[in-house]
Amino acid sequence: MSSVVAQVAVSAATFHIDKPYDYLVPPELVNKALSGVRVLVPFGRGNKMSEGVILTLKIADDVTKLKTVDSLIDEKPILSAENLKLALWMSDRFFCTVYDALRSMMPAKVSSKRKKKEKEHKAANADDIRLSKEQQVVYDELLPLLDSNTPEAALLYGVTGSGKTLVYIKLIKAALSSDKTAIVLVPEIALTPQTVSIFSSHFGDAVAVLHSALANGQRYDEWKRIHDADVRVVVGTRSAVFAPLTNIGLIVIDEEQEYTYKSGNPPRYHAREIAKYRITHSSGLLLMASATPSVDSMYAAKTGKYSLLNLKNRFNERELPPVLVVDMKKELATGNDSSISSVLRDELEKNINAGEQSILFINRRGANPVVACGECGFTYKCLHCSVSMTYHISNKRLLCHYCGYSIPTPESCPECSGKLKYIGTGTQKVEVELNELFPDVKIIRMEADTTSRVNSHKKLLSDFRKQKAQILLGTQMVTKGLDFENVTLVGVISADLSLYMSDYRSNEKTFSLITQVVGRSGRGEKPGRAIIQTFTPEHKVISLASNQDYDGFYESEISIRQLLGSPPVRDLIALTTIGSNESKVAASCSRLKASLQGYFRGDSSIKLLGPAPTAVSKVNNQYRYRLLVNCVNNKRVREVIAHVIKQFARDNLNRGVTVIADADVYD
DNA sequence: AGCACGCCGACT
DNA sequence: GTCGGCGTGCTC
Repeated sequence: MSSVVAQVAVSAATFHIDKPYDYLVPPELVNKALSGVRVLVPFGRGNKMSEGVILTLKIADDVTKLKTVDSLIDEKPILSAENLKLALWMSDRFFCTVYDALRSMMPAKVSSKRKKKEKEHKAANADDIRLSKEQQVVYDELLPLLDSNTPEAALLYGVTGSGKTLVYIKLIKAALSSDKTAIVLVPEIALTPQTVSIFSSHFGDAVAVLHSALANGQRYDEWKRIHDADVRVVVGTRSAVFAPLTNIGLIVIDEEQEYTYKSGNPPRYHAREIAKYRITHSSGLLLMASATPSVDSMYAAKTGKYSLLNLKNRFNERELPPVLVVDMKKELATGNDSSISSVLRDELEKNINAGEQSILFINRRGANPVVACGECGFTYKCLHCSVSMTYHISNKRLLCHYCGYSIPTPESCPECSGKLKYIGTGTQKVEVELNELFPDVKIIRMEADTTSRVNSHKKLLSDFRKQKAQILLGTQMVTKGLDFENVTLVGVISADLSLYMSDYRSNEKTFSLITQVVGRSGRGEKPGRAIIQTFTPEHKVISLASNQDYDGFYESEISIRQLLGSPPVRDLIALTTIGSNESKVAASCSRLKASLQGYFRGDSSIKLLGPAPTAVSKVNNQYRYRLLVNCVNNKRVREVIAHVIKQFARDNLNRGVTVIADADVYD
């Protein structure tokens, strides 16, 4: 007696036991239990219901040992054969379960049932796009790549304000006219709604927008429109790379160097890798674009893997703002120990008097990152994390930026009753200093905790646009894509913060951060300028960034990476052990290393670095130790690593310790 | 990971 | 006797 059996990717399965599990399909479900349909199945000793996805179906004779599919979640398959294939590839490439990979391709569960708001259908502009000569040259080079029948990848290196977006739009139009579809990935939508409105204005309701701030219902509706082929262009953040479009002709990755394209939780993929996979399977064009391309992408372009195109001129021939580097050691020597140099103070004053606006950037929220006793040296550390607590002025509390633990600020040192010192500078301290310098000037401060709700930072930005404040002060979020005509001065309070991290990408991060901040200045009619404050003005990255010398930066950086064998020259796969018992976590990490050494013995091309505690070794009472595998990331290496971490999970000595493998860590 | 089974010590 | 602590092995 033969029966229908479904092979299911089960959500409750962890990486080391992940495989297709066989379930009997009851006769009444046989018609609808198709591959790509989500199911509920009993799993484990307790037969707890777990979600799963049917991968394949088969006929089997002996089904006596099998459990039975409980129920179907979907009426129709929500995942295509291509999705399933991609998920299998991802599980191999990114050390995740097949279900983890599939989850990133699924719509949210609920439909919003909201009445579809009729968008005013702006007829796709027949007044057509007029490209500059330079843009036209780039477009003419890209068009054949778009039309070719082989997959292509290109890097568009275009300075800030060179009009990359116009080139995308024209390419999308070309793709649509040959019956293909397009995806545009952007790093962050909430802060740059103008990006989306540009695409909507050109493509009307043929555009779907996907990003993390969407409510489940809205997300589902957008997913459905894409799935049903009601839209042919998708604009969205990282996970939009999975948008269920068919016949993709073009994927654009805007600001391709942004770290938001790398997922920090399973599946730990980089959107660029998924884009490459999809483009390869649909023979389209992958276009990555940036004013400061990632070293990874520029290396690929220089070694012939990507076509390289340049946009060197800013729109309207406007020049990049001049950059002045201020040596804070000298400021200190003249008796100024505040976070605002005399140069920056004078320039701010000029701007205030001229009715022009300024943006100040400091990569640290709160007031002071360290509170210490001036007498015995005691510092406040988080109870649960290995970091010092930051003083926040608004509620006069010390806050851990990793786990959120907070305590009221004590009057004096708990150890010796000595006087407490507030050390270091965050946004709130800068705000206080600005208020002292310019008591009548309105300042807007933007950072993660004052702007937790999307609408509140929208409101702050619109206030700034309406010139209700003269100075916008903030963290990372004031550096990305903001476009205010009246801003003629930007200041980087401390360029040093991101430079001295134990991360091979810290130079790259610093360079692109400074370049982006500088790019916020002088976007309107009036010329702009930028001021970078640093204690190490002689640092090569600082001087390259202040000269806006990307080519110089790339050459210097790639030679360092060559020397150290860092990516993109070679690959780095991070294996992190995590658990609540530090010595067990450390011992497990060492065992992991020993095990890998066994498999890689005789292969001198693979180097194992560590184990060492991670930069922040304890977060939420969980300790982390890391082992780095410096290698060429190929199938064999990944197979060995997957095998070793599966074996690791089965070993009782490692109980209470989990291991995470990440093929391209960003922290 | 999450869960049940089972083997041992402590208690009504 | 039997309740519950955690060590152990399995997941269609």
